Amino acid sequence: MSVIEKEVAPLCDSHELHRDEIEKSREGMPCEERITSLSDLFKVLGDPTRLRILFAIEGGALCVCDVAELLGMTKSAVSHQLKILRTSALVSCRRVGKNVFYELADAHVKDIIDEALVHTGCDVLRIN
Amino acid sequence: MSVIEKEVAPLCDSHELHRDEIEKSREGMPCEERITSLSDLFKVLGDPTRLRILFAIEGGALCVCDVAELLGMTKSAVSHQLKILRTSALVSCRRVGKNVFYELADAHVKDIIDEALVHTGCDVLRIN
DNA sequence: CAAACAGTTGAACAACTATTCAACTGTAAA
DNA sequence: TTTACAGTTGAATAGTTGTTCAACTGTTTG
Repeated sequence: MSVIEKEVAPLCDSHELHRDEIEKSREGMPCEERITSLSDLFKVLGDPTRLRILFAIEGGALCVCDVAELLGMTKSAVSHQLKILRTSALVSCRRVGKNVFYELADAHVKDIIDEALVHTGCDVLRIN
Repeated sequence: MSVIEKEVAPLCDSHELHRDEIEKSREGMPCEERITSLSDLFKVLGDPTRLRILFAIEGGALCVCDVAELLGMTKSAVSHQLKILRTSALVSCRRVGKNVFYELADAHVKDIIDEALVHTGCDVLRIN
């Protein structure tokens, strides 16, 4: 069915036996672009500081200053991480006077985190 | 309600106005241990190679050799990443003769990835 | 306009990490 | 037992990344 003619020497002697499984798996693989997008998203979530920020604004919008105080960080460090979260469309922001308030971009962000929380051995009920 | 008496100088002049929001947010924060576990999990998922491996074995168990050929990588590189996936309880393995077959640890792993895939702008239907 | 505050940004440094390479263990066949 | 294959492991290197520091923009107030 596949047009691909494999010329590469099999790395594994059992290759002939596994040929079908490999081919089936190959066809099910997402494209590189999708894998890159996905790993980029997980990479952004894979930092404790950024997760703290997301949890901090989960209950409602906060300005950079307040997040910085809440987490005991400098405004600069928080701002750098917020930019990454903004680029990944995980948070949105709006300026009110001198302050810039950040909040979760949409409810779906919480869904991703909650889904992962189950795997880390805790319930959907957040017991801290 | 909270026992914590803040002695820290507010970083932000609007602090008095935001005091309640900050306190409410602080109470909703998960503990450090939970945040660390969560970011560790996302960190493991935040690498394209490890995601490729997970997708490769999503349809069924494959040995290290086959994964290496499928992804065009050395057995060593694949083995290193598989060890990380094993430590994070994302995959399980069993030896059959000379081969070691790896598969997703449980169906929940796929749930986490699918939940994130929605955010990257694709449907649950995997169209590659 | 000037001063003060909120926030952003770029460069630099330190810490981390993925791959490579070589040597190693374990299993099966000769 | 010897040989060959499948897989693992540790050290080393190159690339990435989070925080700090200093300088900057934008907004409000005096």
